[in-house]
Amino acid sequence: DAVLSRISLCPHKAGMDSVNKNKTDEVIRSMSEGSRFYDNERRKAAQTAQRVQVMKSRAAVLSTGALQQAEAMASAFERQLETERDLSRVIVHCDADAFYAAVELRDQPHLRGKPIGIGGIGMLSTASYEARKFGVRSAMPGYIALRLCPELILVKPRFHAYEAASRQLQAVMAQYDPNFRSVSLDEAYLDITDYMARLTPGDVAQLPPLTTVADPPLVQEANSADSKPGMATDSAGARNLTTLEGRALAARVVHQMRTRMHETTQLTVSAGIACNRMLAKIGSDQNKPDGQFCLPADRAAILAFLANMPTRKIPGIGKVTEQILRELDITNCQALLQQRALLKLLFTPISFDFFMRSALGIASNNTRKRSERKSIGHETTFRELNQVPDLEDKCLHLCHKTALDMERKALLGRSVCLKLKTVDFKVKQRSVLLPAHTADEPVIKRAALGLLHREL
Amino acid sequence: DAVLSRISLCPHKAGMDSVNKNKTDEVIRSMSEGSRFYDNERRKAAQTAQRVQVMKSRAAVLSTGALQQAEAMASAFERQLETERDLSRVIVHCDADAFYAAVELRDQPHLRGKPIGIGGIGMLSTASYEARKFGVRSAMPGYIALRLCPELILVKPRFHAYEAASRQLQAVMAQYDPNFRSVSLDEAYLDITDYMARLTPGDVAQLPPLTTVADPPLVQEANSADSKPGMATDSAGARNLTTLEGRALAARVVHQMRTRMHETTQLTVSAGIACNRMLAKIGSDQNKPDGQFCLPADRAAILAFLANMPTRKIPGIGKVTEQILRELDITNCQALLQQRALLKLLFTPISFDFFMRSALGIASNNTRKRSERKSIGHETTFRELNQVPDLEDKCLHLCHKTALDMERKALLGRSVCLKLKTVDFKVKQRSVLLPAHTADEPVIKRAALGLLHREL
DNA sequence: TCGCATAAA
DNA sequence: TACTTTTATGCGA
DNA sequence: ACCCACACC
DNA sequence: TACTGGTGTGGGT
Ligand SMILES: Nc1ncnc2c1ncn2[C@H]1C[C@H](O)[C@@H](COP(=O)(O)OP(=O)(O)OP(=O)(O)O)O1
Ligand SMILES: Nc1ncnc2c1ncn2[C@H]1C[C@H](O)[C@@H](COP(=O)(O)OP(=O)(O)OP(=O)(O)O)O1
Ligand SMILES: [Mg+2]
Ligand SMILES: [Mg+2]
Repeated sequence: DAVLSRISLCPHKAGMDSVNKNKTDEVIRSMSEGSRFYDNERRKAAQTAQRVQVMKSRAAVLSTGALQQAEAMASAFERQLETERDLSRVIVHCDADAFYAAVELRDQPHLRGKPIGIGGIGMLSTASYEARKFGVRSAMPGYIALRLCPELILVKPRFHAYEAASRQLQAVMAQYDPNFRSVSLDEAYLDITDYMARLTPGDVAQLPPLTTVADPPLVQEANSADSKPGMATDSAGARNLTTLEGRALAARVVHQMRTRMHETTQLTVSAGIACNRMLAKIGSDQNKPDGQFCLPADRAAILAFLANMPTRKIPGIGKVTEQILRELDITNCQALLQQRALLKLLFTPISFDFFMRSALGIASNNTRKRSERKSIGHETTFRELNQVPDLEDKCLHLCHKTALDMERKALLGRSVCLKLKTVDFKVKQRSVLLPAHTADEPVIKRAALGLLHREL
Repeated sequence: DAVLSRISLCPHKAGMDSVNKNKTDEVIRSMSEGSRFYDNERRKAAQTAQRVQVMKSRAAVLSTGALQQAEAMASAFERQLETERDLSRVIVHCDADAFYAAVELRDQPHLRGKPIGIGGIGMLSTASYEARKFGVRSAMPGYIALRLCPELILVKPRFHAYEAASRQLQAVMAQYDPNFRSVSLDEAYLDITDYMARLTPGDVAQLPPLTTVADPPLVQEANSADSKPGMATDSAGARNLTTLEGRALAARVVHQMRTRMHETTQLTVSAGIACNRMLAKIGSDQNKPDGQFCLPADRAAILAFLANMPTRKIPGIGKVTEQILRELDITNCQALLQQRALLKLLFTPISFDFFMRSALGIASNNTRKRSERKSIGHETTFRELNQVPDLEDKCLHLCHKTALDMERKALLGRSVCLKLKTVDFKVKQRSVLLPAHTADEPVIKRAALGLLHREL
């Protein structure tokens, strides 16, 4: 049912083969049921159901005329989007495998071969692939994970080690694109178009051969199209990176980069190669762990790749949106395109735009670092507290940590936001705009305490 | 079903009013299900079902003649038992209320009013009455108790404190019967017949009045039978303790004793007064907590008292026997009597004897201390261990503790018994007879290790 | 005598 | 993850 | 500007 | 008893 789609594990995440989903779901449900957390999940599921209800009734009264008109507009919009399609760049998304867990297995050899989870009894950040066989996942409470996998070993996170490993990975990536965009400790986008253009024939000769690259179907296409493997320059010596040969070369480059990352960190990294960020990101998940995937720079190939792609795989579509779309009988990208008129009428322009681009495989290929951060803060969850002074203490401590970080990073803020979570997992947010930008701890503290007292 | 009767809380234990049994059972079941413990419970339930199966098929083929003959023998046996019925003694069973918990609430005043459980996350020895409202019970794992009662406070046991309290209680009881039989730290049997016979009129005058005694129905009978309350001597000045007046006087004596126990320990003790141990024991549970119950020394009253008494209340009938009897449509003592022929044919002579005596309210009234102990030992449960040396260490340590106890108590033993529990809660037992009685630690250790190695 | 099941606090 | 510890009795092989 | 819901790692 | 912490986006008001 609806709440199940919230609490059960996502069926098309990496490594779901060989996991007994029914059994796992049942364990999760039975351990969650009756808890305040579960009550809250049901509340949220009901809320989603309500949203769906509204949408469906709006859909029910749509006139044929309105739908025809929307269809025309959507069609025109798609043609417009097609003019934006850019197949010229070679975008790579790198994503380390079970990152925190892999670092721990590397640093604590006695744990190798055993299932581990990073975190504590309350919450796991991630789990080793060994543990994932049992259904253990990121964002799963440790006590449920232990029920799924009694042999699971809980390992406390060592963030400094992950940061160090991250820096090592980034050093390798910088060799291929000094302007790579890191999006988290373990993943980054690169544009290797320029790097590939600069490759000399000598460089190319040093690349690993295509036969060792781990994405057979597309590789075979590339090989069959050009019977002379490894030859990827045209008659003028300038490479056309949109051809299958060009992408095959990209695959060799990425394979070399992944090999170097593994050599320097003993960590495995998976990668996706495509002509924009979204497709590259989907690709990096395709052959996890320790695999890569290369999508040709070809509209037909892209549409074929996406046709049966579950909506949930599109970055930006999470459990809720997936559920809403499912209720509209839309579970893959093909359906997204087929229902474009309905989507145009039911969703906001921004969402419609997002759905269409996603389904067509049209997205940004900008991998330059993003400008500045927009917020900074701390939060902590604790046992039920009712005494105002206790809450004040917690609040002040978080203010202190935040102000310290702001000072260290030389940041200023203009708004102070207080987040409150009750024992039944309801979240409240209260904010004030300060008269001026500041990083002054007393100012932030006064603002936060003011917000706190406003809520008694 | 069958496993439910094993894991769910006993519905007629003290303080089951106001407990939501369905909800509680559901929580227990859902938290147990899927665990190795639960698997074992199902195994045992199946075993009981098998026993029942055999019994029922034996019952099915019984000839009318066999039943008639059994009926005759049972009837004769009952008449024989009646000749043994002894109403002359005044037997008291004292049982402290929520003993460990009460000591903790006494010694840690900040815990008063709050639900507490004595033990840890793994197992509780007992729970305060406050906690019992939520379904929390003795022998319940702490983590299930916490699910039933999130406010529950777990308190580590302090056995020395309970022993000290027990000694204080016993000091009071010794005033009434120096030969009282203590059966555990918190309970004991007394025979106050002689004490009552020695009471002077002055002593009687100092006893608390009957109106404050907490067992109204029988007290009222006593009062109504004798309109002059407090007068319990016959014309000759010798008391007939089998009369209602005699028992009313006993109730006053017991009330005084309980008051003294409360004064010296700040603990409340409940008591049952009857003419044998079994009836007194059932009585002590009747008006818990801080209550007492007096059963007249009268065959009709006893049979009336027992008629609808659930079999499970009879000391010696536990979950399994209750279940077996239930399958034979026997749930109370009346049914036990009515089915006497069947019981004679299906059970062993000892069991039949026990059932008949119990249902008739005929039992031993010997409250003298029992002779010697028959065994002494230690056990400990630990996480899964597979290495032989680790198991040897555990075993040797238990031998050490046992030998030490034997020396302290100047005991000798002739048999060494090793108990093994596997991760799936199966229990094995291996024993050897020694050539001679001993308390020698090395001898015991060698014997134990030999048994251990026999099991690899 | 041994091993197991049942019962109790 | 987390279902005790100590003592006793009865039954069947 | 504020508050909430959703998403991702 | 144990369901995170840090950051960003979009929508509704
Ligand atoms: N929900 C979360 N809460 C806190 N930390 C998280 C969460 N999800 C992931 N992390 C941390 C731990 C991960 O190792 C790290 C990278 O996340 P992510 O790439 O999604 O998974 P992963 O690298 O552990 O496995 P994989 O990428 O192989 O699926 O970020
Ligand atoms: N299953 C058990 N395991 C270990 N210790 C126990 C167990 N049951 C009881 N105890 C201990 C703790 C108790 O306080 C003490 C006396 O037991 P008992 O008289 O049956 O319950 P109680 O005194 O706690 O409550 P009450 O008598 O009011 O029902 O023995
Ligand atoms: Mg990763
Ligand atoms: Mg008691």
